[in-house]
Amino acid sequence: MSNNHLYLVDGSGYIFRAYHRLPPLTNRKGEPAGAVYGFTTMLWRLVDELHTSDGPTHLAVILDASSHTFRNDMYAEYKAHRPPPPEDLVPQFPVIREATRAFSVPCIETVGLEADDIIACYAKAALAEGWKVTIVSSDKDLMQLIEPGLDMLDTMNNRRLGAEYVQEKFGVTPGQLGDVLALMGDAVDNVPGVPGVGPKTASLLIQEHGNLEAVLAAADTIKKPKLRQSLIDHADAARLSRELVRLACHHPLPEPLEDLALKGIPPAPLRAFLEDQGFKSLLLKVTDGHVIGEPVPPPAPVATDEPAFVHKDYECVVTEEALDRWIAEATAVGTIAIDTETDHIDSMRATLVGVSMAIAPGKACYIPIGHVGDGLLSEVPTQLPREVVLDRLRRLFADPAVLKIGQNLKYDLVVLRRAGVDVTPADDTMILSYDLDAGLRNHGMDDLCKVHLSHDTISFKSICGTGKAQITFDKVPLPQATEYAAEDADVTLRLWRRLKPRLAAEAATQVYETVDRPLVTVVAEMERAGIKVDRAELSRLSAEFATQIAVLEGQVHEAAGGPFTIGSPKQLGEVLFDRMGLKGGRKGKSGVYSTDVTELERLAAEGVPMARLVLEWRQLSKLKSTYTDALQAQINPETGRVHTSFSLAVAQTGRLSSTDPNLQNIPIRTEMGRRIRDAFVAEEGKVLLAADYSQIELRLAAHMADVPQLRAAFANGDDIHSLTAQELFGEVNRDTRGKAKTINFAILYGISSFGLAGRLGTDRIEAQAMIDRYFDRFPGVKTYMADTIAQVRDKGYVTTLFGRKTHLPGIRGKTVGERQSAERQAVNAPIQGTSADIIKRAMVRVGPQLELAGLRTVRMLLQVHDELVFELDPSEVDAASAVIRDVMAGAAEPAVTLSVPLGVEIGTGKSWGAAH
DNA sequence: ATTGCGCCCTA
DNA sequence: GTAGGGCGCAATG
Repeated sequence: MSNNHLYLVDGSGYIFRAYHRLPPLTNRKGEPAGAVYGFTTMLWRLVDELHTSDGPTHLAVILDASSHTFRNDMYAEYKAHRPPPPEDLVPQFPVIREATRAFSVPCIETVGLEADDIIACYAKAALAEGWKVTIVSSDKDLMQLIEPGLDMLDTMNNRRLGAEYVQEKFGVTPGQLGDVLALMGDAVDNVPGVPGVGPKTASLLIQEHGNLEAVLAAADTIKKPKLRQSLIDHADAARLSRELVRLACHHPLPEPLEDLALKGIPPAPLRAFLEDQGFKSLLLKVTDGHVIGEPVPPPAPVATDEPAFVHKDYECVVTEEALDRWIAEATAVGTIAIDTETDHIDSMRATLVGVSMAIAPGKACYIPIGHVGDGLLSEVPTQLPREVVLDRLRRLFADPAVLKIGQNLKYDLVVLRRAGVDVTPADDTMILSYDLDAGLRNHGMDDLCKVHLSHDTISFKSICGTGKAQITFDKVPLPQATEYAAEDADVTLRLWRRLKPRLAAEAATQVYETVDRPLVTVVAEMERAGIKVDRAELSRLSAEFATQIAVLEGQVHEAAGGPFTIGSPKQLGEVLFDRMGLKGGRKGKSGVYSTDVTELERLAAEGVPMARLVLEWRQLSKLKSTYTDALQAQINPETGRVHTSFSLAVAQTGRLSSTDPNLQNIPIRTEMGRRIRDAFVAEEGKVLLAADYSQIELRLAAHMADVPQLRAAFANGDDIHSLTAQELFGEVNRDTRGKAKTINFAILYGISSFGLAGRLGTDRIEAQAMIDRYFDRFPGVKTYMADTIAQVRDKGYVTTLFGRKTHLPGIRGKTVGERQSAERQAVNAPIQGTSADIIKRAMVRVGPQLELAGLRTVRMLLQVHDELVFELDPSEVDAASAVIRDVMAGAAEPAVTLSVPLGVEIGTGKSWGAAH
């Protein structure tokens, strides 16, 4: 048995992944070098492991030499539709070879073979000699090669991939993987596979029959008719695919194995390369005298004092002694993570079932208070009385010396507040992640745990089941409940330890501390307050809509010459364009005729009466299903009010969003719609007050782009769209003002001649001319857009006036479309996001200011992006209006002084509609 | 039971 | 052209 260990680096695969994962660095010469830098550090780490116990004794970098290979001779379409590599990656390919040579490491490429095949040839040869082999790649095709003595290394996650990984990911052995890959095909490489068969089905088929030929032989016994036919029809495609994914492993080796031996790295060529690229930090390491590849003391432990997630260290607290012990320890450490378990995902309908608490990584407990038996086998478990636990927690959770950390803490705040428990001071890991990494990922616990802790949390489904069989948490037996709940608190604490220190380092402190962190409590109170809806009125509207819908349905069916499902765009399209023979085109990729408003308006204008009827039907159906029916179902039986849930960490720009129900999209534009808004009413003896920022985003654009004419117009209270019309067209009338308004909005959305043309109904040339004229009259706008796009290209993110970041990884996307979309987002995000920051600051301040003014009846109920809705006693309307107006108008201060005033319009009434 | 699509409501 | 959520339909599992 040899002690040799061959590392084969899949160079091409690596740089593609590095390009998309790493920041867009440029080298000393201003050339793109992100992938080169990533490759260099990766190679450095590998080479540096020479002489370590499992490190490489031999190493080579394998690259693709040419695009035409034996697979093209087999199947001309192979890789035919692969998009060209990104333009700023192409120049980095040759530099990868330079980098490899700088390390004095062999770089192997052979015409007619793909890197994968060369790797396969070397791997087989080395295994035959009794060597160990590591393939540095995470390419699924290469996983076919895994066997005892050979595994793969994913350097991005520093993770070894062996047979268990293949089993986990594909459900089969590495030896069977080629058959699975053949069945599923590969869209990127244009391996056909079998239509209708994806990874799941392919894996199941191979698991059941053992191999591809057995699957094809048994095809006619397969139950699902679609799948059976597809396998029969495409058996040859499957066999061809099998050959395409097979790796060629018997070609002669371009360089003998022994020549791949890894020795110390001569420093001179490496230094020259690093200097040339301007990789200073790496250069320092060389000049410090550290010679790569020489034995080195083991590196400082990467992470941490933290234990793995060992659930047996979690305690289920069922005695007073244990409860007091945990509370004493929690008080002593002063920083704890908490989580509540309930019987409902809606925090306003949820009853507290238990509370978990982590006081150190790995050290957590679960305190059950509301568990019941399953109703059949198990008894109600022994637990501490609810009030005993709540009394003790009430003190701890309000203790100003103990920081409470939660993940999506708003949920817990609402549930606990309803149980009479306040939580302060508090941090929220979801919000921390949002303020640090908006645009990079979602901020749910599962994602954060995976990314930051490389750990998969116990899934709720695995504890409570799914679908019909799902049980509520109060029926989960205590041992499982403890594992799940305590782990959540444990994870939250560990996440906080990683995220919180990044705030200051990444300049996110201001947004977190002054805006989002205090907002959590404010929004929790808004959700708890809810808003009253007039159920009887909604019910009347539902009935009224129902009869009108029925009438319209009859008329539509008559016009169509027979019944069909009007709500089915597919059927409607077929009726209009096939049966009735109207002209119009297929649009969607699914081959369905477009029947949206623009299309139906067009038909109506051309004298098709049915189009108008369908539009009316659509409007009423929408209003009924989405609003009048749905809202009645959302009335909370306990409070008689509707309690939305505001999401604080969903929108990429910093806005809130609203769900269950969404109260940020209640109709207002049409007469019918306004009747729904009128069903939102004040409680008996109170009134609603709606306070809107007037044109806040345009004002912010005028400030941020520094446009003197627009600033002056806002200062004077002039009509902004008329001003724009005057500047662009030299005269103001209905038509020019309308166009100017459209263009003003287009600017906020990151203008494109294509989009503007679509909106204005002109051609692109004319739209572009208007944009040019706009830039000519308002040069600040052009500069703002150019600077913003330059910033996002450079840094990968844009910021609001208050420092909130939106990351836009799409700016380095593969296609021009993706990159242009990111540019528009980059232009819009600072404006939309600054507006979001401002109204959030107002929300945080308004409560205390009202309190200070002695106004005790005012409750904030809703936020709709530029509007706040309050409910209050009529006696306080005047005083409250003044406070609210001042707070909203001054919300940017003192952090930011705007060069335009912020206008606030206030109205009051018995209903939301009347308050506008 | 879940998922993708087309459509439409808001700022 | 920006940012959201939700409905019904139809095709999947």
